[in-house]
Amino acid sequence: MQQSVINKASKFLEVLDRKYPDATCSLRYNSAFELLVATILSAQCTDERVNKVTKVLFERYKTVQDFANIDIDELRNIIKPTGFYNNKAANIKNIALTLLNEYDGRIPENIDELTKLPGVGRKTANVILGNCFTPQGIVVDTHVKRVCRRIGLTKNETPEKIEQDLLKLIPKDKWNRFSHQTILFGRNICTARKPKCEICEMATLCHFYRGA
DNA sequence: CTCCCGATAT
DNA sequence: ATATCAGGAG
Repeated sequence: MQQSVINKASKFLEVLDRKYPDATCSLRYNSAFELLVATILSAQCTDERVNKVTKVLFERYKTVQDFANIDIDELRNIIKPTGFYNNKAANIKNIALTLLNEYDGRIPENIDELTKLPGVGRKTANVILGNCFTPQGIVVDTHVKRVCRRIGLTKNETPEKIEQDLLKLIPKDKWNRFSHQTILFGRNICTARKPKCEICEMATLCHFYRGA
């Protein structure tokens, strides 16, 4: 591994800790199951909008059993503002049924079983693991991908390969923290449309900034 | 690769 | 008008 990439990573960790000393999950939830539902809703949608929807949703439906019995049309209506509502509604109900039938109503605690649930991919599974169980991965969402590629922590394109690169660069005890901080950095500074390079502390080390 | 898909910033 | 938002399945 190149020394320059290692230097960038440690500099980036330094900046993140200074800017976001107490970064946590921005989705609101009171259980692993609620976080699972919220994370599914967050696909291609801002977490702010998800929180508005889940506020209503979690008031009406509390338990896994409640979601297993839910009227699919009502669920569709409640979650409509998050987009992809047909898929998301079906997935959420099917997950609740699967959890009751195969897992005694509990959430599996490993990535292989989590990703077998309908509508749960690697990113969603890592969110659950990182926030609810022993941290076992780094979340590579659209923000983490964009930021790490721009800074030059990875040249890879797929979330899985990017995750592998980051797992080697970031100390294990910081994985979940790094995910939250990098997402905040991507939302506030290194935005997709008009990145605020003028105020970015990574600009001097950034490949993207120097115009590549 | 395409499709799912509403809301917002640019 | 278009890109983008805590993606995943076929």
